[in-house]
Amino acid sequence: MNKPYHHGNLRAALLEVARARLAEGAESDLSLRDLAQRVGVSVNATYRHFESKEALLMELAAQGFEALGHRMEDAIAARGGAVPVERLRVAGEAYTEFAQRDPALFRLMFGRKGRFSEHDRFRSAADAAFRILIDCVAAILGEPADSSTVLKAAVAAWALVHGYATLGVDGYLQALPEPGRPSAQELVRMLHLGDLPTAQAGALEHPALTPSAGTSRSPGG
Amino acid sequence: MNKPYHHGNLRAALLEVARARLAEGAESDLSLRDLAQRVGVSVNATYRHFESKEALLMELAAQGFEALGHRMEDAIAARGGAVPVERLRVAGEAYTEFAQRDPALFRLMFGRKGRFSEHDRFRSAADAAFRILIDCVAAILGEPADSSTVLKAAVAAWALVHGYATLGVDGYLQALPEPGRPSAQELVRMLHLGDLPTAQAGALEHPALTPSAGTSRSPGG
DNA sequence: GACCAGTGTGTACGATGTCAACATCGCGCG
DNA sequence: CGCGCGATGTTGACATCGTACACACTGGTC
Repeated sequence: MNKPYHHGNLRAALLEVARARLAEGAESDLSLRDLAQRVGVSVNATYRHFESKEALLMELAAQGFEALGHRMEDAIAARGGAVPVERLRVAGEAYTEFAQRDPALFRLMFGRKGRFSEHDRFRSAADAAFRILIDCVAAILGEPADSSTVLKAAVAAWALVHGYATLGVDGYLQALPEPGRPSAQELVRMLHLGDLPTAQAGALEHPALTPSAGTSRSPGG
Repeated sequence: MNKPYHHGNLRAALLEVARARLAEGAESDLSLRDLAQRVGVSVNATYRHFESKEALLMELAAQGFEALGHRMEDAIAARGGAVPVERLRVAGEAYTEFAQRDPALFRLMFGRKGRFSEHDRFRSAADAAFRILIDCVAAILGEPADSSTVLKAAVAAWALVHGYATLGVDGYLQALPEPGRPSAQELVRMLHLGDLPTAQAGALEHPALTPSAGTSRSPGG
């Protein structure tokens, strides 16, 4: 049975085989030539469907963010319950599970913002995922909280979960003895979100703290 | 003046120009040919000093971890004070500042554990940096805390700081309005390290954690 | 039946990491 | 002093990669 000259759905097939290769652990050695060969097509056929290799990777990453968002929403719907902080824990767990399940995709999603973020497709998918966490944190803090407070707490929650996922994906937690490795649930439990609002520090606070909010710069700028 | 046939200190020169290129923002497009040319030497001369490009990058990453460790230690010595939790905050601030100052190096350091970790040079440098955080957390929790508790809390602290640094480095915090972006200090302040001890936590625990999982050493050991 | 837009092929180019063979230096041994 | 040898650098070559350009096939429309 000869293959027809036209594949029929090359674009989807390329993305699928690329996802498969990522799941197998390929990543930096993910080449267009390899993808094309696996689909049974010449290299340059890929250029009819993607402007460049970067464009293909960007699509992969965008789909990854959509999947991550859905994964968190499904988890919240299934096991989230009514208690806001519980929803955050469940979302965080879904986040780390996602990273653990497909490390190469996770790295692809987060390692290229600089080059991908020009594309609306990518940015909106990433924003949507982040917004889920913001909503969880906003629900925890309650309505009266001002937006700056919510954002700071949301960034903290995101950073905690993302850092945990990233360290795990990059292999830094594998060496830990099992009882020393916190679950995603325990991790979120250590966050003290209510503590932030300008006010006087919480239980753990020590008196000798510089209360200045503006003395130090934060990264990302 | 013609250049002598032998460079004299090619290895160090290559590392230096590589660091410079990283600082300029190059990263994935960091080629041996380019480095060699900038040093004024042919490509293959590099192979007298590094087994491969990976080996050169690994050395760069290892030196990065050493620098990170020193940066944290210096910060603790200079502004850490006597209060344990304050030392953790200062260390976290140094960590995020390091990432912000040299994003490409930071990404290189953390994105390759899988390939680098076979080399003792890399692993011991990374472990040493992590151990600083462990020590801070251990001091916060006090002497009686068992090692599993300390490790969990240390992982939480590391994850929080690392996630914040990573998100910043990858550009995900740039879009935040200024008042919504927490400082490293505020971030650590939201951690509730004392909460963890073994306590009632069981309710949310995953029932099926494979208890074997490792026999592996802790990164501190 | 001729045209045409969409899709796939073949060839080619520059860049890259790496290998093999050769050249050149500097130091120690006679 | 000469000479040889190991360390260091150079040249040439190769496979692979992303990509550009010209061409071929296909299915549908006038």
